[in-house]
Amino acid sequence: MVNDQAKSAGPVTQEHPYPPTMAPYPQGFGATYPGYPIYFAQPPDASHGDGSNGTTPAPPFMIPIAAAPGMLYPYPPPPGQPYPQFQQPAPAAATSGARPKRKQVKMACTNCATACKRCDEIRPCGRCMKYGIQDSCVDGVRKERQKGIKRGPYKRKNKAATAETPFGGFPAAGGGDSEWQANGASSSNAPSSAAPAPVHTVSPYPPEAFYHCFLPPGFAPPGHEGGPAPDGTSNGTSQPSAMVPYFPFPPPGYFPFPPGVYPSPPNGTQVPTMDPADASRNASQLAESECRMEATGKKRSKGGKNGESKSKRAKAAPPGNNSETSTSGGTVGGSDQASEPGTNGPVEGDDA
DNA sequence: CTTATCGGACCCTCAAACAT
DNA sequence: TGTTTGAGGGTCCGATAAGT
Ligand SMILES: [Zn+2]
Ligand SMILES: [Zn+2]
Repeated sequence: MVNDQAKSAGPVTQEHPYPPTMAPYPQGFGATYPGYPIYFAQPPDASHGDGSNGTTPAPPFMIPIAAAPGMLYPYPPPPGQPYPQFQQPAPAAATSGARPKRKQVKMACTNCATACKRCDEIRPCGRCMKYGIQDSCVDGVRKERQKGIKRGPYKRKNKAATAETPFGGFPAAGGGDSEWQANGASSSNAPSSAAPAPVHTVSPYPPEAFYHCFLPPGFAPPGHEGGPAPDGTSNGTSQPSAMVPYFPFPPPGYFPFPPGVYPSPPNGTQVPTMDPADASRNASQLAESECRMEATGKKRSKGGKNGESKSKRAKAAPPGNNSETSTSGGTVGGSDQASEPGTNGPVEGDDA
């Protein structure tokens, strides 16, 4: 119902500096998700025209111009090549306080999953790269849903009611929640019946998960929604995602990634990595940060099996009145040891 | 002030239930 | 057989505790 991040635009400063350490970027610029860096939403020379009023102009790579959340350009496109443009979605969402749905990655890496932090589709994920633990950045094993569970009779909803989107926005853009979805690839059986839902040619927003934008030569951008297969293959189409502007080379003068944070190329080409000392240190830090299963044994299971489903709770319970502490209930669910390599858990940090 | 922890809201997928 | 429902299994936001 309501959004979880809308409830507080708190000054969260962590986890966002994926483009690791550049100059600090102003937060909340035009992004639905405050704090997400925006790079080159538009040509730097276009209109910001700042720096003339005494203050030093912002570095070209962090110009605070409103952009779609997650849209980032480490550097401008090659000369003569226009910036990919995105259609501004219905302002209703922005102004009414309703934000577009949060997009999740299909599978977070084990490190991010245990830390409950945002991951991305790329496999040494941004967070792991940040901590220098690319080695342990692997997908967990998704538990298979058990079959044969009986369900009660359904309450049929009025179909007419579904015709209009909750917040009246995104007309025919793919039905309510499609604004984040790339090419409808996300849902094999999405409620396609709701609307014609033409496939976006260019999604208004890129998935927020995209942090890596500049890809070293030879590093083809991964498919998005289908998600890059674990082996690195894209989701069928070998063409770059329409949502991710892809400029194989940084223009002179731009260096989006500090040393050591390039995504590793697919063919095993060696890439400069973080200083070993830092890496190990970070690794240990990260390891300690694991907060699920291993350390506390909490969370992972929702314990929904006992009639009370967590979804019910989530949707029904108005914020502020959770007299629920459902988690404790979930804890019992000993059935899912998650997919965690477990043992490695927090200790795996081999903190040198 | 920064970073780690973790409760719980939100999201996605997909099988059961239901309609045709 | 196709569509809808709704729960399982998951991600990750954001408040807060702990550390520097
Ligand atoms: Zn990750
Ligand atoms: Zn990772």
